[in-house]
Amino acid sequence: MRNIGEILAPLLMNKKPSNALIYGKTGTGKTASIKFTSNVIEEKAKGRGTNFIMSYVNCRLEGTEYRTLAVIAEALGLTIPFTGLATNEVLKRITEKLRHSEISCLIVLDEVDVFVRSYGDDLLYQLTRMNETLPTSRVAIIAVSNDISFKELLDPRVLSSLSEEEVIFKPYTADEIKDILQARVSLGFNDGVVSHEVVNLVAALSASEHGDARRALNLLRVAGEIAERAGLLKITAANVREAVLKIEEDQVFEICRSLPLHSRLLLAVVLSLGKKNKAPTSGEIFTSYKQLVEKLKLPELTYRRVAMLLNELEMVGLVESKTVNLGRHGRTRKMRLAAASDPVRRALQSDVLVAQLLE
DNA sequence: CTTCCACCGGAAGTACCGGTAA
DNA sequence: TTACCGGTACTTCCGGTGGAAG
Repeated sequence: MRNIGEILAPLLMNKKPSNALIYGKTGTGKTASIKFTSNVIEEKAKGRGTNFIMSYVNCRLEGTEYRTLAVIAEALGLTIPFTGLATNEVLKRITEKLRHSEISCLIVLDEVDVFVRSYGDDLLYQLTRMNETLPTSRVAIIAVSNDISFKELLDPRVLSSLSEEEVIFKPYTADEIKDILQARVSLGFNDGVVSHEVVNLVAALSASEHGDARRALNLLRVAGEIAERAGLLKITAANVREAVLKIEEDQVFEICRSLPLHSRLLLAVVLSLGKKNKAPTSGEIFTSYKQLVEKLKLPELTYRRVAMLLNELEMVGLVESKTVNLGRHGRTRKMRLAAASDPVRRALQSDVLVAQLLE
């Protein structure tokens, strides 16, 4: 946080600060640290009469260039319709606003790597260049990325401008997670409910799995709920292991339920074909899908689109595939369920498909 | 060594939606 | 009213391709 503070400090002296690139996996405290630091700066700025505005954008959640810019514009007090304007128009309005006032502006672009992968670095380039044309206002950009190879996606000009400073957040070690958990245990549980062994177990599981503090806390909470429901006075190691499974199953269930119709149909096909014929090929899946769709009197998607949906299912981890080569008989992917079948079935059952699935 | 299958996946185009600006 | 915007969800077209069969 001190590091980030030092980078941003020039904003308080009405100077242009360096842009920064921040790396770190999810749950390592990037967002919290930036928000905290920026609040401190905002306080100081108030005392000095500097007009400081922080705009935090999660680029992945916003999804598109237009909406990313819209969020920045709104932080500056502009109202931007959610559609209708040209993207460049939004950028123009932002620059106009900054040109006609004196603002120290910090733009935080979270999960920018995901964004750049689908939209390229044009937007980043334009944002980094904005300072040059602004006489009175200053803009600092902090780009936050989950993975380090992100650099390779950037044009050298953008990269050099963006990486004037770099900060890296390492995943938490088991010891660090232990500290974090311990601090929360004393707030959230009665004395003696959570033993050191349980904290150690949760910390060890989390550190080896992901090093994500948020998920570690979640794991402990779920374990606590399980123990409570079982009428226990203390959380046991078994509760923790059960919690691991439960969290996983709940995630699978949620993902399945929120899938669009045709993805769910495909998942149902993979599930039912997988039973008799262990690992159907993409061609077989498509044929069964066609039959299913015909039976349900639904419009049918093309093979191309179906292949894309199957890829998406694989991406979210519900399905896994292996390419196999049959020589003269071509090449194909064999697909099967990668997630626990139980929550998948439960999620699909709340649907029209029940009848078809039972065949 | 060549052939040829059963797909893969990039690219461009279409239709529609809900909107703005002049 | 007209021209145009971006986003989503698809379709159409088509040039690959790994490796066993032949």
